[in-house]
Amino acid sequence: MIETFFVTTALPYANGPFHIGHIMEYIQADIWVRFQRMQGHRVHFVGADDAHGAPIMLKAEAEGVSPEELIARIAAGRPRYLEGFHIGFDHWHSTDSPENVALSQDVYRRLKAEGLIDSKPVEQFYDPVKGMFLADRYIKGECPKCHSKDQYGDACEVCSSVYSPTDLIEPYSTLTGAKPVLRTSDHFFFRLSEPRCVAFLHEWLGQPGHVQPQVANKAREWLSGKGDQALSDWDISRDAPYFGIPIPDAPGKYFYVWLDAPIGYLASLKSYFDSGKARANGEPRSFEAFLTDPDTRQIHFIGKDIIYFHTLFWPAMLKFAGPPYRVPDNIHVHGFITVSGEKMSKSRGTGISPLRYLEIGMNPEWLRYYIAAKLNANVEDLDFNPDDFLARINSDLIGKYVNIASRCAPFITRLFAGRLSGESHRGGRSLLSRLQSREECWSRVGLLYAEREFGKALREIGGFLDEINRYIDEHRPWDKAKVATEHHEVQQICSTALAMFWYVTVLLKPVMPETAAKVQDFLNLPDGHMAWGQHSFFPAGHIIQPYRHLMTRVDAKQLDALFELPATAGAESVPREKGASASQAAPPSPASAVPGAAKGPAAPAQAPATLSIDEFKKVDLRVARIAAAEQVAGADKLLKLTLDLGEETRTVFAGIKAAYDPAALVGRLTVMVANLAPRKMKFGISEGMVLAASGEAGGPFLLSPDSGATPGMRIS
RNA sequence: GGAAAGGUAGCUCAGCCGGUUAGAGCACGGCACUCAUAAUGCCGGGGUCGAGGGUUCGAGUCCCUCCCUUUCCA
Repeated sequence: MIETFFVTTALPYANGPFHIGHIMEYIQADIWVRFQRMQGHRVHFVGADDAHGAPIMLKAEAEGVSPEELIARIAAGRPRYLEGFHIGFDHWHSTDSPENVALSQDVYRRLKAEGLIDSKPVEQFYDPVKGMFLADRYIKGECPKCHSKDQYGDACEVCSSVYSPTDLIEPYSTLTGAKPVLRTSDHFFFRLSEPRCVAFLHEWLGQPGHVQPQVANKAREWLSGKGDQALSDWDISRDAPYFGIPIPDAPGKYFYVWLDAPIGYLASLKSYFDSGKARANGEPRSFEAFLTDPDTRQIHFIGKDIIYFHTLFWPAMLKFAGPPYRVPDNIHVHGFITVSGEKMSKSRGTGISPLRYLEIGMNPEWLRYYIAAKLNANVEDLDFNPDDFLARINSDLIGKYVNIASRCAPFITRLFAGRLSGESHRGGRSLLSRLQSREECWSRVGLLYAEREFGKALREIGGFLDEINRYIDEHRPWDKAKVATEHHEVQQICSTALAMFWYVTVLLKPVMPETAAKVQDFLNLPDGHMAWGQHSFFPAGHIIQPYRHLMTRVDAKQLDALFELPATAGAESVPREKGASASQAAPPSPASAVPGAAKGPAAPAQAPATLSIDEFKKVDLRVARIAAAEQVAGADKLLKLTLDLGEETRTVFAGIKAAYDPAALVGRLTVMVANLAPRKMKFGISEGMVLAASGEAGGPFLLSPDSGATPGMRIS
């Protein structure tokens, strides 16, 4: 039976480029989608940028651009990653779109009509200078428990106590430094704790298959909380100024970004339908008809950090908004990706930059395979370990998989001009028939893929690879090739092994689509011959292409490059990086991370020693646009600069306060060292340094590129 | 503090409802082979299954206590 799926991945926040965690989720979903398509199912796979909210509004403001410009720039960077890692979304959209406005307002109106929207006054801190209410993260002050300074409004990083921002001693706004004042405003609430909602969610979570058991347990715990853990209603409104969707009939009120973000799944789907892409993809029905069909299955892949939103709010909203909205059929939750055992940190960078991975020419299908090999259906973290990566790719993919073709094809080319035997080899028939068998191969591996047990699926496939290699060893075609009378058997052996290679390639196709396409070319197979459940043998006289290597092995140097020269992210959490910085002559002090470093304590008067071009190349110099510049309270020499590198922005503390007025710097281009290890300073983390000249005649004088240069350009 | 998940060979992990000498892959050592980007095959060393107690004819597997790691508490 052919099924119809609507599949999404979590919407990435549009304030920065993808990190490795996004890519992991997309790879997981993409493999699953490709697999389902190979089963003949119809899948509509969409994503979108999550574009609203205060952080984007403020970031755009700091850069002197409109939020729309900011999110457009981020959106423009998306395809490079998606194409680069062979992620086959059918459509990519944005929550800042007419479809999302219409759908969000419609859902809201329906919930309101159901009596599930409340309004009540809420007292919150307000920044009188900025003229806006402040979320906890924009308020800092002294911890009421341990009296550490500069702690955020929700919890203390030093003593990890939890409190509300009003408990802070000497609170201040991180936006303006102003002392916030308490102010009351009416907020709208989605009545999640309403008995109908709670009853529905209990029922939904109780039905097996909607979510993994661990996730259902967690959700039930939230649902059944008592006392101060009790389930409360959800504040879905924010006051202007806010970059978001206006709430109908409520001037100055906007939907909280988390309200319209998941609706963005539907907005993307609607845009996909309205644009005609769905039709082109074999779906003739309307958006509404598609969604309301009981046979449609709506599936969301998400990370464990957003379980709350997707197992409580989201199904409840959809349920009570009513048709055509449908309650999700599955929420598939995955864990985080760690790098060498350490978790990613946004402030310190992401450990591995996906863009850099592509830039240095690493094969995206290595990463797809590696991630797949370590994924299961549980909510467990997955570790990217460089040594493990190298070993797995080189031994599994090159040594075992690709090697099968590599060791058989030359005989076929040399002895038979590329012509395969139409007859399988006797000695290989039992293995061949197992690989052709539904029970012993295709449905077994298929079930594992369907259950998202990719690691197990690949282990199963790996077992076949071992057997194929063993088969070749046992029949020694290289010996038989020396005896003319045995050539016929050599042809049969190699043809049989290549047929096995073909089937295994189909098994691996969801994980490595590009490699599968290369194999298809190499084996000269017409379209339709890379389908799931493949079991035909080559027709007599079938000719294959001469073997060209299908995949190269990983070079340890590539992994070094991936970690040592983070082009778009600091990676100080990685051991290799630690080694590198330890070898630097002088650890960067705050003073050396800013122009005027030559004045540092150990600076020699004479010119520094010569260095090789390779050494120089280690310095990643980039053109940067100063998006924002501000005074740093309490710093004598420093200005806080926000630097635009095209795809991302960095915060750098520069010792140029004496020579420059912040306002005059905004908008100008300069030069920065982009791969300087991030440095924690008294006032925050500095993620690089800007270059300036200074000497006896004064300074510092900031460098500027000639006109024509744009942010992010590499300087060499 | 409360809760959850986890702690099995150097590394990554598998071990379903308790059952014979605890498994796989990689790494390591030896041998074979030389078709293959030194790839492949065979053999082997290596684990008191976090610690301690208990239930049982029998526990990595169940129960209790403790230790450690990670995460969640909107």
